[in-house]
Amino acid sequence: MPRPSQPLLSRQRIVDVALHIIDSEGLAALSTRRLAAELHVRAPSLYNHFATKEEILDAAADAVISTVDISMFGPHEWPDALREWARGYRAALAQHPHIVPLLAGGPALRPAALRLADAVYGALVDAGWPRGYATRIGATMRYFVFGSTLGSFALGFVDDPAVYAGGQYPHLTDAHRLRQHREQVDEGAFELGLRTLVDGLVRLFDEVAAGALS
Amino acid sequence: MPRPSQPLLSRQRIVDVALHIIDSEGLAALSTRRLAAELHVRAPSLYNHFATKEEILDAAADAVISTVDISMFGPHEWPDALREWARGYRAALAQHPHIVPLLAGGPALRPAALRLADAVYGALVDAGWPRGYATRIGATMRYFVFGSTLGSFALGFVDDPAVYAGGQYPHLTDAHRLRQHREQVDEGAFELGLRTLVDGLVRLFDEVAAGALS
DNA sequence: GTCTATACGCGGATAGAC
DNA sequence: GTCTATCCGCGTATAGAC
Repeated sequence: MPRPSQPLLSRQRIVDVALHIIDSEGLAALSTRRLAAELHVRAPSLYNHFATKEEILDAAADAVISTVDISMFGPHEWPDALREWARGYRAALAQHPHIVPLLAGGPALRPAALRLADAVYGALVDAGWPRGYATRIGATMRYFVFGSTLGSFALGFVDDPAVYAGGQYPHLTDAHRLRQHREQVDEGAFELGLRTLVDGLVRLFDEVAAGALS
Repeated sequence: MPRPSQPLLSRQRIVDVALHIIDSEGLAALSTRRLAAELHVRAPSLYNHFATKEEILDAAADAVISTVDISMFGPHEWPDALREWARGYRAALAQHPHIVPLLAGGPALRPAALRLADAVYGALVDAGWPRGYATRIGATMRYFVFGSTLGSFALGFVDDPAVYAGGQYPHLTDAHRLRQHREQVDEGAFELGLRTLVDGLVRLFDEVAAGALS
């Protein structure tokens, strides 16, 4: 085959297709050969654009983070902004659940992740939170969002009544029905926790502002 | 080598050594050959005790869950029990952070995970929570504990001031110091979130009991 | 400077001897 | 119940075509 006048590959295309494979078949399904095949190319060609497979995964991870809206920080009051941001964050990760364990490593050197961390921390500090609190609040929100997207609670149970019958687990007799109400359960749990958390932070802010805990 | 009168391997020993490898070198370091070598055995011997490597990982995952104390449900009031359980849950997972992504799949058919789910859900229902709330509260707590152990917030940033200087991330100028305060940051964030969550649930319980939201 | 062809070492897993 | 031998697919590296 002659050298194509237009490159067949680009970092963008490689990342897009890699994310597609990960989303539809999981992290384990992404091999360089499989990725190359999807791009109608041989595996070694990928190494002209990325030094390692890990670099490809890193770029895919940051591409997901870059879709998280952070524009509500500034315009909105911090409790509203925090809620809105958390919902969007969760929605973005929920579209790519298989890549969440990779994102768990933190921002490290990835630009979009650093922009996100900067926006959240900055908004809290600008709103009057002491720096130590702003850090811990950012971490807490991150814990909650990541936990809620790492795996579905409802899908953690199997759809077979027999498994939970037999009296071994006396309170789980209806657990096999969780899968059928997946969205209600998972989103409901996230909303319950999110409202509880942010409401509690609003109360804590008043205490801190009053000097009781600063 | 003659067939030994005493088996060289057992499910217990295999699981113990597998966990040790995962804890010290990560999930990726666990190969059947590596595991077998540590047990002074060849890789195929493992298949006399487990059908697949996945089964070994499953057993290791449940072994971790089996160390989580659930004895506080019953004796204690539900808010105290919930806090105490969450702290122990987090501590248990924090000892084996590399296996958390595997546990994220939920209880499925693993006995210890099902006992845990049964205990938490049962305690909440017995305390008077409507079933729908009990489910969502269990899920919310799980989200939070898993998120807090999936990855350290503090270790998500690098220890190099130059990375966060340059004005690109104006609020992260001290982010390189997070690593040095890892425990304060991570545990502080967990405690902040845990107290906020459970305090909020106590308030919600009163509303629900009053019939406002049932 | 982008892609192809090819090779290496290691991964999980199986078959069959003892 | 453990061994040896073996299979296939993986990520990676290099040489060379164009």
